[in-house]
Amino acid sequence: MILEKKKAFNRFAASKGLRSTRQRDVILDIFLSTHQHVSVEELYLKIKTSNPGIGHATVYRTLKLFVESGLAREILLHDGQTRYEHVMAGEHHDHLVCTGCNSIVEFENETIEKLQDEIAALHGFMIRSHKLEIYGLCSDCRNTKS
Amino acid sequence: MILEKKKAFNRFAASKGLRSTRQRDVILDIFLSTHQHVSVEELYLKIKTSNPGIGHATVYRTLKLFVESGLAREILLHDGQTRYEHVMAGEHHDHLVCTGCNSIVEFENETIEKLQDEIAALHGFMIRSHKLEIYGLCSDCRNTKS
DNA sequence: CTTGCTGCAAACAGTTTGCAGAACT
DNA sequence: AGTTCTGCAAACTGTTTGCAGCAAG
Repeated sequence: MILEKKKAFNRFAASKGLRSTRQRDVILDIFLSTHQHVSVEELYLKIKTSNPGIGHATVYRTLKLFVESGLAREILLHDGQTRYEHVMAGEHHDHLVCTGCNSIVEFENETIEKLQDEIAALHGFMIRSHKLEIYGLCSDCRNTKS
Repeated sequence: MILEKKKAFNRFAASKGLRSTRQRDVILDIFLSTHQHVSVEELYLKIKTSNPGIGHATVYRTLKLFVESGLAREILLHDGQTRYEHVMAGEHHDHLVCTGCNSIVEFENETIEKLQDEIAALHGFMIRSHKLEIYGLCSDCRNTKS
């Protein structure tokens, strides 16, 4: 699975005439090993422990490549950081975001997806992607915070 | 309708012990007269034509107040600017965003809202708000762009 | 007169960019 | 060798903050 993704990225890189570099390999490896929704900074810090010397700029630049290659997707929550999540082939998930502890739970709901298709059709829209985020307090935070 | 909103804000301001100032009145007026999804900069420019001298900071600060008062809602699209939209009492709408011409169509779907409630309940989540954006091409752009 | 609000400018955070040198092909 | 990629630091953008003066209560 991770191997497939690496291959997919390499194919993309080859088709674009991009060079294969140590940095991109490292970043790809670490990105693939992260939980969902890494922010650039989180990823950068993770990378730095095993590979000091890789700079912010490279991480930013590489993540954009991942997005371009279809490997990752940019998501905007409300914390002022751009986050990147893994794109799983065919699969789509949405997010429950806890505003208390910033934890994120994923879910999928086919009915919602279908309704979205219907709505889009109604407006003559051709869906390319979508994003559904529900904000609130998770069960833990409901109890601990007044 | 606009008057109601002004009153609503004034009630909020009073309850919080906020002062009533010329600037806040102006910003409120102009915000209420804008189309949906104004960015801070757009609003600021609009304000400046009739009221030069009102600074960025005040616009930012005031918009946060509007959010706090329940009058406005922050939305994050993918253009690096925070936008604010009007909150209509009781109503909630989601967005169809055209990536071709950046037009935004709003829609509402009760079933989706209900499904969200169910999903949240399933995870012990207390919903505070949510955001659903569908990205794609509107009917115009489907035809003009390959 | 007291306190909150404003405007300005400086500070900030996240992200992007220019450039010289390093690395890939 | 030629060109892309990298790391650094500086530049940028959108937003926030500190503060002195202004204005509302």
